[in-house]
Amino acid sequence: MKKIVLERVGDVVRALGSGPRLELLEHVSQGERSVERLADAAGLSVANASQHLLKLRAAGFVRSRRDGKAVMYSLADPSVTELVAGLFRHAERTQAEIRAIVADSFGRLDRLEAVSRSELIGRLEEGAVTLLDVRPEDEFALGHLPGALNVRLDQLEARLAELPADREIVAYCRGPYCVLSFEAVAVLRSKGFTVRRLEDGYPEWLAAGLPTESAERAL
Amino acid sequence: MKKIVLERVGDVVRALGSGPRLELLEHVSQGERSVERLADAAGLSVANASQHLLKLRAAGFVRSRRDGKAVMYSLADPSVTELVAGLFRHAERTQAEIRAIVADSFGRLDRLEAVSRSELIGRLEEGAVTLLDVRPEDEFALGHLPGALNVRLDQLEARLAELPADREIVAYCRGPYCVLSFEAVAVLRSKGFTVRRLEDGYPEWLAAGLPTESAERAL
DNA sequence: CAATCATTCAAGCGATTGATTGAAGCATCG
DNA sequence: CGATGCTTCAATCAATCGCTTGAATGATTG
Repeated sequence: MKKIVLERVGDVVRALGSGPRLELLEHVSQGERSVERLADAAGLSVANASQHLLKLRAAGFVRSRRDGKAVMYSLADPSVTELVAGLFRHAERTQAEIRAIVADSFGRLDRLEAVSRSELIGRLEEGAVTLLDVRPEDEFALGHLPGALNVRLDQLEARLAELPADREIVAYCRGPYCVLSFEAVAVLRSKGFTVRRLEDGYPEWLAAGLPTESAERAL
Repeated sequence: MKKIVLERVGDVVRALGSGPRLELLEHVSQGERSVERLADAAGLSVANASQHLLKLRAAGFVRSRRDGKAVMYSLADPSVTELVAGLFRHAERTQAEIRAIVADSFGRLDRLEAVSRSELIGRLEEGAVTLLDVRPEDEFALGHLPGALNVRLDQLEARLAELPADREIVAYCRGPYCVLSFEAVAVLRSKGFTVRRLEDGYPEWLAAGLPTESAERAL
């Protein structure tokens, strides 16, 4: 009896224990999207992505609904984001290999200088910062932090004029392991801007129950 | 690069996705013990338990140290308990099969009537409750809630005289899925005692950083 | 220093999982 | 109402995982 429960919980946990599925989950947590777009974002074949998404759904991490000919997947519950974030934190803390890669490719300093969510809230209330969302337009449209300016990373150098030179900028993207905001910080600093990263990203903001804006109709 | 990190995190998560390993982890979180005793507690062969424990160690969930000829395993970090508890909550919330088994075998009512940790702390401060630890003596000796009385479930009926008839009793054991305290409540109620369960157990109390007592020397 | 004991390693087997391909559902749109 | 397009199912093969068995390691004990 107890063994059955443990085995079932094991099934649920195992559904998370796969690189492709963790990546799909990261993309799903940006907002509701079709199988095809998720497959594209994660670099998987549509059939393969579909299978992975079905497993995530069976394990209760995402849910789906039919919209015309497309099936739209979205996060089952905001608490999933926190659960997954906890697992990433644990893995980064205990796995030397992950720490090494993270330290290498993301840069130790940028991590330490990141702005926490609570600090950002305080600074936003003071009106002291400009928020910069460096994700693609479609993810921005699905939802973003209130008042954020959206400039895709590859357009950043062309649109520097839109950014304030005399205010601090806080850049964010998909989450703590998303490289977009790291690169945005590097680019902007080299141009003389005052800029820091948000330590996590949009999904964590959403999961914390904080207000968001969206260009499309509410979910 | 990112794929490597995701794959490694997947490895870590997969280390948790196994019934036997979840059971071993539950026993480890009661306190430090040798491979042999853990194998016995989980009903596994020693070699098999050793392999599972090595995987849990590689994934950073437990740690080991040599003590004479025995290797003692203990939880790597109290936060592991919370992480695992979060996964169990998610699984119970989303998996109909688990909900059914839990509702069946543990009893819906007892779950609702369980005492939360914060409520228990309040009642302990009032001096209004007697704590009853129904785990085996060896687990009790490794650590227990302050002032708790230890009476193993199978001795409960023989030692009723040690329990107060006019005060509320709160029984606890290994955690929210441990049957011992459910059965203790059933036995004691049938004898006319006022008794409720703690909603979780000793490991969660420990992970919350609350004070404990132990018969052996501190870890 | 050799014997002993708990644990870990190594190899092998059966069972399960992941990715690929092609075909089948299913809801819309003309 | 049949055609279209997105998604899921089914079948396949390679790869991995879990458990068992038997030997090796490492630290103690006489």
